[in-house]
Order: sequence, then C-alpha cells, then structure tokens
Amino acid sequence: MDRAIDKVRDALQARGLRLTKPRRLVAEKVLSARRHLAADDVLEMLRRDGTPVARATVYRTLEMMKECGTFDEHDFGRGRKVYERAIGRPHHDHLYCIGCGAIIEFQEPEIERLQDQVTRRYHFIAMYHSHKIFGYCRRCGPKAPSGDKAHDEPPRHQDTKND
Amino acid sequence: MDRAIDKVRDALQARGLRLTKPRRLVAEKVLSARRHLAADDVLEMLRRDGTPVARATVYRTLEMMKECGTFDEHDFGRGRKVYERAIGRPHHDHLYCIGCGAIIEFQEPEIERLQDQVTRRYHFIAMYHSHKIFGYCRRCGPKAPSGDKAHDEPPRHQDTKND
DNA sequence: TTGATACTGAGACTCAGTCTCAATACGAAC
DNA sequence: GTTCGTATTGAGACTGAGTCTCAGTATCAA
Repeated sequence: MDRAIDKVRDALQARGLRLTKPRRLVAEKVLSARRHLAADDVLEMLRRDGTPVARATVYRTLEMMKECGTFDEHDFGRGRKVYERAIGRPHHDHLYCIGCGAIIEFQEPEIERLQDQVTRRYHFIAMYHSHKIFGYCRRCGPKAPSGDKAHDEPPRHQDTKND
Repeated sequence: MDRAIDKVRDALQARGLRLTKPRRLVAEKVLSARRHLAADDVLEMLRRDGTPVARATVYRTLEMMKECGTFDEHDFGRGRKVYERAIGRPHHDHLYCIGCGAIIEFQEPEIERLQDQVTRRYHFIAMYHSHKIFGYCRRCGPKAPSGDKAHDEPPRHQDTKND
C-alpha cells in the first residue's frame, strides 16, 4: 500500500503533476478499498474521516488517476462511474450480478488473444477495452430472472464486491 | 422494414402493450437508421419531420423496445445511451474509434464460447454482455494516440457509422 | 522574497434521463 | 355508438452525476 502510493506519486511526477494532500487522500481510499468506489463514495468516506475534499477535486483526481493508469474506471450502467486500483494487479474483466450488484473479476487470456485478432482484422489500434457480462451470480441464482420482485431492491451480500 | 415493424408490434402485444403512433414513429427511426441513435437524435429527427413526439415518450419507448428485445442499447462512454435495431440481425460487439466516433461491428463466435466457459466457471447465469474495444480506426491511425490535438474535436468521416 | 504556476474549494451550471399529473386515446362491454 | 376503465401521451418540473469558473491558496524556482 505504501509501495502503491509511491507508484502513484511516480506516475503523477512523470507527467509533471504533484501528489498533493487532497490527491493522496483520494488515492488512498481507492487503493485500499475492497470494492469499486464511485466519486460520491470517496467524497462521503473522506467527509466521515474528518478530512473532506471538495467534490470537484475528487472528480478531477479520479479522472487524473485514470489517465495516469493507476486507476481503472468502469461503468456498470448504474449511472455513475466506479474506480478500482489498477497498479500492482493483473488486467481482468468483470461479471456483474444484476440481482445483488456483486462484481466478480475474471481473467481469460484466450479472449484477449482473440481480441487482438479481431482488431488486426479491422486495422484497428486498440487502446483499452471493456468486457462485462451481466447476469445472476451463484447466490442470486436461476430464480432471479423470473418476476421475482424480491430482487427489485438488490440484497447486498456481506462478502461480495459491490459497486 | 415492414416486416420489422410487424415484429415490433408482435413483441409489444406479447407483453400486452400497444404499438401506438408515437411508438411506431420512434421505432421506425431506429429500424431504418444507418447508425446508432440517441434519444435526442430521434427527438430531433421527428421534430424535423413535422411529427414531434414528447421527450418522455421517446425515452419511454426506447427503454420499452430494449426490454422487448427489439433494440439493443449501448453506452460508449459519451454520456448518453445509443440504440440500434436488434431484430433481424445477428448478435455482434463493437470497436469504437476514440478519434472520429466511428463504430465497427464484429462477430467472434469463439469469444462467445469462451464467455460461456467463464460464466460456467463462476456458476454465473449470463443474461447479456457488453464487449467494446476502444482505440483508433484505420483512418485515424497510429498517429492519433500521440498529443495530436487535432483529434480533440473528432473529425466525422462521411461514410462511417457514428454514435 | 518574489513571481509564476499549479492546485483547491465553493457553488453555479449542464445535460441526459426520470417523474408527475392532467389530458387524451383506445379497447371492451354494453 | 356510448360508456367506462385503463393505457398512453405531453409538458414541464425535477434529479443527480459530472463539469466549469474563478477567486483564493500552496508550491516551486530563481
């Protein structure tokens, strides 16, 4: 984690940017989070910690960290962007449970290879990609897709990674 | 196209919904479009045609058509959802050009197969997925990723499919 | 210490999308 | 055809994530 913040500093400095106190506070929240965080989550967490950071600064910092490659940004269609640490962990894609909001990460090198093949086919230069599979996790199960109203208000399982 | 509108009607009726005039007008725009359309595009096109439909109705209809499986909805990160006809055409995914906004469709059955494998691995029941590759198309080329400011205002190629 | 520049915070603003509710259209029953 | 209940529409207010502006503050180099 200290290692991670150093890498964040390096990434910023490489672009002539500083790791100021507000930026560090935002970065630490995302780096240590056990789930994907939205700007509002970070805002709220810092407020509760007694170290509030302005809304604009949080948004600017998250965007900046994404540009530097230290955070990954995802949009699971809930009308807000969420972030997770990118440094020090391998690339992965996501399964998103429509029932409970759980996010499961997966790696499939063969898909990545096929993607390269596709982009070559179209003389396309890939910069990044977004591969998400939406459905129902093991716990929400096959019953969910039916008219099961219990799932309109997604239950939040304790030990899963929610957005 | 007449065939298509009939399928739209059937899909609605199967859910006890009617194909009213405003809904038909919205549906026809998306069915006949040569590119992905946002709600605002549809709104504007209908206004220009002299057959205006209320904003709320357009949004409601697009959502409804998606639910019925007649339209596909995509979000390419430009802050608005876009739609394309789904009936009468095979499933595909997209390459999105950051330079000019061009959208290239691709099909890769092998990726779909690997996806199934992934979901099985996690006991996940997939309902739909979103697979997008962002980068630069043949015309925007390898020069684009550099600090080429000419691409801040994406040029719009005449014969490509923009969102 | 000074000047130039980067950064922050507060709050106004934007804009896609949603909600509300009165008015209207439509299908079924009479 | 008329009536009644329900589905649908339109206008415009509202929401909420994200952006912008700009004055004030911090930081760096000289």
